[in-house]
Amino acid sequence: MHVLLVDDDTALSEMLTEYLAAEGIRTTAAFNGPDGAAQALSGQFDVVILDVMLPGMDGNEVLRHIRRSSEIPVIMLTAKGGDVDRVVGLEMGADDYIAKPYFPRELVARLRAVTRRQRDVAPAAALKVAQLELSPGKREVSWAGKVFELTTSEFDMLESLMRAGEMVSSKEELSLKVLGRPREIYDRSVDVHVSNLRKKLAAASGGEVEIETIRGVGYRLRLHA
Amino acid sequence: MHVLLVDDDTALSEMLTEYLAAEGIRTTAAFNGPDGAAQALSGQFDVVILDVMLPGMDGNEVLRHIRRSSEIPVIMLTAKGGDVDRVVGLEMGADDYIAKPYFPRELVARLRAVTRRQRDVAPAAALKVAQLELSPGKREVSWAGKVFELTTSEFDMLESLMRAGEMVSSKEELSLKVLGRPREIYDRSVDVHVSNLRKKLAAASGGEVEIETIRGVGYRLRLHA
DNA sequence: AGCAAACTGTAAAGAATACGAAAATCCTGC
DNA sequence: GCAGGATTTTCGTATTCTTTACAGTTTGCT
Repeated sequence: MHVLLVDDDTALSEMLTEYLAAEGIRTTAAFNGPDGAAQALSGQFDVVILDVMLPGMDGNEVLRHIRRSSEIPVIMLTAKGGDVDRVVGLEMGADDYIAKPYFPRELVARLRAVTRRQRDVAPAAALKVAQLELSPGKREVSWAGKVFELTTSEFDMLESLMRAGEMVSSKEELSLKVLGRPREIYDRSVDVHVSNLRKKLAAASGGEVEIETIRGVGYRLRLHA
Repeated sequence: MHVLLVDDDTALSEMLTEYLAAEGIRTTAAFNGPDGAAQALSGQFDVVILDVMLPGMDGNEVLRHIRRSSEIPVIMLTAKGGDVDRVVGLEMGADDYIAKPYFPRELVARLRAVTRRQRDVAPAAALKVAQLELSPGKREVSWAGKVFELTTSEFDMLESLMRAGEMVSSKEELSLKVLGRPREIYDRSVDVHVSNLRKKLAAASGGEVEIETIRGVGYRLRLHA
């Protein structure tokens, strides 16, 4: 097992690396967000341990970046015991979180749990709903084989909705996953992106896919005009 | 097995040589970067152990140099427990790293692991996309058989993009692989190299290959003007 | 039914950000 | 110390994101 540790605390990283080595776990460290994100996507790691507090790029940002093109398991390290951070992280696709300070053996247990879970999961592939195809790696969407353009946010939003399948995605969830921040009151960004995405989807699919509004709750992707 | 050890610490080198000899492993030492790089490319070694901290030429530099024309397995020795060096090194093509101080038997285990792994790997071949051909070994690019010139960075960048195929390469990724360092905020180097590479590609291929920008994400190679 | 409050859709304006290109500066090897 | 390449800076532009505003809907309540 090869673990990527993204944390700016070098002393702690060293300690942890040693501990994990004793457990037969190989660890590589990254000390800032961008670096960590890039490494996480390199394909050489089995799991990522990610500190929420990072200099430069916030941990949730990093997670968002990773999730754009990878399903690699991520465990979040959160400093404050009962913070929103953990919720944010889990919503955005972290597989687990652990609050600092923690027992290393606890972390090892979770590492094992998360990677065991992972083995039963199919590799990240292109998403397909009816004739709508979305490839996270290629960053390309197409209807009936015909590629069409979306902005970054629209792409991420469509990906989120497609992954959700028939489940309704709340606006809060979408804000976290797509925009990487909790939704504030009177925040209409999600609505606007949905509105714009709808136009493009309608144009591309001739109305065969649409985004359904569940009033007071959120949105969901639907077939048939 | 014949190992090349590139490390300026002569005392340590001697010790290690003895230990490895006891394990039936033959060792040759080089005490500086340029010498080490040259030796590594001589073709008589099965694996290279490379210290990141070297007088004169930095270990990552040496690695980069080696990787330009060889796939020989390289294990990096990193002094500082949790340095970015190791990250950069792995991204640039090191096969493993080990932190000093280390147990010789640990090193032996990794040597064996790395060389075992190596046997299953196919030799690096020339890359070809449409009429665009790139030979990592020869360090030569051509369009429709006609060779054209690129700077080191441009060559490495094109190679990275070609290997990525249809997948989008993020700027972070490209910075690590091409420039050998993590990308910093407001760092426009990757953009600039892409810009220059575009000009040369357009001139050589008459606009048939181009580098597509995926806004907010990165770049990808594309065919057809 | 009538009404108020809450929610949604979307256009348009404003703010923020990313990109490309050009030029200046820094390096490095010869 | 020269020359070419690499990196940094700067700046203008285009795109994208957010906010604001307002009209239309739905819901809940009396």
